[in-house]
Amino acid sequence: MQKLNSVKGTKDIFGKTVLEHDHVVKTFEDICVFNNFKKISTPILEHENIFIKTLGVSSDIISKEMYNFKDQGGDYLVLRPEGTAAIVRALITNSMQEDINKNFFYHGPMFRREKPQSGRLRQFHQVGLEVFGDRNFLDDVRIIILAENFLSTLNIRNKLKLQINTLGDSKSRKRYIIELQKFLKNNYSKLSIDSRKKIETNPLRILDSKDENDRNLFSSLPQIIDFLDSNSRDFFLETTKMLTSLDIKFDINPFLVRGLDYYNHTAFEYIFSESKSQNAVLAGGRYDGLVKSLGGKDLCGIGWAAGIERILMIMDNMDFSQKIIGMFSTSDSLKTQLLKTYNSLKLNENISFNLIDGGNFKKKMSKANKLNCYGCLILGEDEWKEKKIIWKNFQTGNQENIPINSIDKFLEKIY
RNA sequence: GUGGCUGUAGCUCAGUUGGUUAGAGCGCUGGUUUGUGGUACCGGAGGCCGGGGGUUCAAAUCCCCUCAGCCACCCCA
Repeated sequence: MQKLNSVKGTKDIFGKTVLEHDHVVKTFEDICVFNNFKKISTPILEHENIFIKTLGVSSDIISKEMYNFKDQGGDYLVLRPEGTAAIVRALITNSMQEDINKNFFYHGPMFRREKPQSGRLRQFHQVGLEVFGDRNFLDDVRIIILAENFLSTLNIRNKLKLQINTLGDSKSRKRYIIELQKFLKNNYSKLSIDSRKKIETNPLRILDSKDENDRNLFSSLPQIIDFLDSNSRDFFLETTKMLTSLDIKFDINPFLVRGLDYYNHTAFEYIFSESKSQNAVLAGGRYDGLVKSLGGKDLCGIGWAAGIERILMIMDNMDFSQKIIGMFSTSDSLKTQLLKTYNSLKLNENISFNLIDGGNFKKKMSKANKLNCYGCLILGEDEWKEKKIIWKNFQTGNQENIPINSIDKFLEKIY
């Protein structure tokens, strides 16, 4: 047989997985709505420059991972590689910058042309939220509280470690980068080959290198905290102090950096401690200045996003099983009555009904069994004469006749 | 982009130093007297051995190329 694959790095989501996806999204949305965040759904297609302007040309996403194309009208479009820049674009586009409530949440597919592996797909799915306003550490703390709630509700918080760092403002960061580069050049021979290449182009990225040689240098590496101006430092101290007083467990990781250019000040990640690859499950940070850089007001912003597939990798197996009830009649002459009965059933969210047809009695029973039915409603000639229907419980094997007009009541009693 | 591992039935996998019509378990399907599923027993269908090329009298098996999947690096959620 010829293989017919989905596009590399994309997956059909069905069966149990789609229920798990829905569960994660539902959990996320409930928490967001409870906190008066507003849902927004932006197009998967965006103008290419939205991301080029914001993510930074040196980032891998822009330089080699973006699905971009020129459409029939000559527009340069992309499949969005991430959510934040698109939300900012929508904020400006739809004149929401003056709105009193500028808290948004979203979920949907993102696209990056990477080589697929565990926890990494070309089409993956994120849930995320953004807060726009002033630079107020309450917002930083607030969205971390939401993340804590979200992850706890999914029962995975205890498997994750929260790491926090500050990237400072751009001036502080520039001062730091100069010192960092100086240090790295002095230790050039001790660096991995990959890291050597990054000294000029993207020195911050060396900080999250997994290479042992690189890591050996880390203890003597200059740290950004020592290069912050007083505003940036106070902001970070107040944020972490507040988290501590809220009993939120976190570690300060002075080498935590963000892959995208627009981040500054607070950066954080929830890391799956048992894995060293693709271990960032939820990550976010502050991006003051991003709105302005896309032509909007000088609004500050902060947000996070979580990868649904990565959440599912560490989530415990969940039981989504629903009680299925099979329905069939013993003979074709009763089909009208069967369908009428079927049509009159009251919607019950705990039950799904499955009409069964084809073959003799035995065959229908067998089908019901293969469908994993909890039980069967069977319309039989003899019983129909008494306005009754057979209920057969597959768990116990027992059966009884119940009046047609009390099926709904009867089924309610089962649960 | 670089590297490692793996491709045999719907699924999980056997297949010897190259040697008959390529096997098993599970699943699917038919039956074991016509209004009773599961268990048991008996039968059946289903394979371009990922694809292409080569070596050989002979290739699932050896060689080359290619594609796909998984995993790691890189990067990131």
